Amino acid sequence: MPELPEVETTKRGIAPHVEGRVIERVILRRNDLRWPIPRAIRNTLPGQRVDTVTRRAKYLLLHTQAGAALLHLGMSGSLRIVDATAKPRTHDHYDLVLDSGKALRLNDPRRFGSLLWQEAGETHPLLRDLGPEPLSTEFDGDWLWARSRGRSAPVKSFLMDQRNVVGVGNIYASEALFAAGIQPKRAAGSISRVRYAKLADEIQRVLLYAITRGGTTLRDFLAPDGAPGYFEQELFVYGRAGEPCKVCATPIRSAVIGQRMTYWCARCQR
DNA sequence: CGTATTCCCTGCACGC
DNA sequence: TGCGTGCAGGGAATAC
Repeated sequence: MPELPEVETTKRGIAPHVEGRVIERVILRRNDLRWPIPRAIRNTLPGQRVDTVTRRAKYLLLHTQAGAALLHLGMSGSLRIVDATAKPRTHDHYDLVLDSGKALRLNDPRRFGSLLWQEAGETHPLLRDLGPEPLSTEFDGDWLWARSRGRSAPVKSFLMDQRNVVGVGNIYASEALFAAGIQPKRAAGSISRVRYAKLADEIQRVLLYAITRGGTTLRDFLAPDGAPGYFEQELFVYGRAGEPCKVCATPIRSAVIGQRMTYWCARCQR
C-alpha cells in the first residue's frame, strides 16, 4: 500500500527514465480506474514531452507543455519501467509508451488508483484543497496546533485528513503518534502546542527514514518487483496488536478509528 | 462547516 | 483441496 515514501521513491525511480522523453502513445487497457480516464489522456498526451516529474501528496505529476498527467497509485498500484514490447500481465491497466523504447506501466489489482489530466496553468480540483507537504517548511507543529483548535475528532483522523497535512497514511499515522507519545483517540483540539511540535518532528522523521530505506531499492524499477519503503520489522505498533510494545512490553492495542485500524501502546501514549 | 459513514475493488487469511 | 466469508485500505462522496 503506497504511502508518501513509496510514492516519493517511485518518483525518483521513474524520473530518470521519463524526464525529457516524448510520450509516443498511450495504451489504455480499460476506460476507467477509480474514475473514468479523461479524453485528454488519449488525445492530448501523446506526442507531448515530459519536462519534469513531481509529486504532490500521493499524486505523481508528469508535466508537459499542454498540461500534466496525474498518476495516483491508490492502495495497490505500482509503476514500473518496462520494455514497450513486454507482454502485459494481469492488472496492467495502462502504458505510457516512451520514445526510448520503454514504457511506464501501471499495475493495480484493486483499481483504486487513477489517471487524470490537468490543463496547463490550472490546478486539478482534487489538488485544490490539499494541506501542506509534511516535508516542507510550511508544515510544523504550530500549523497543526492552529488547525486543530476547536476540533473534537481523534487526532489520528485529523492527521489523515488531507486538508491538514497530506501523505500521512494509516501506517505512518500510527507510527508517528507512537513516536510522539500521543494517544490516537485523543481529541485533536485538546493537544498542546508543545506536543504538536514533537508530533510534527516525528512525522517528518518517520517519513524521511522510510524514504531513505526506499531509496536503496531504486534500481528495482527496471526489475519485476516494486519497492517497499518500510520494513515490517521496523514498525513499532502497526499490525502488532497483542504483541509486546518494543519500549515497555505492554501489549499493543488496536481499534477502529475513523474506519481505519489503529494501533497504539496504552502505556507509552497518553 | 465539522464529523461520521459509505463505497469502490481484489487478494489473502481464515475456517470448515 | 476447495470454497465461502470477512477484512484491509486511500480518500472522495454522501449523509447528518
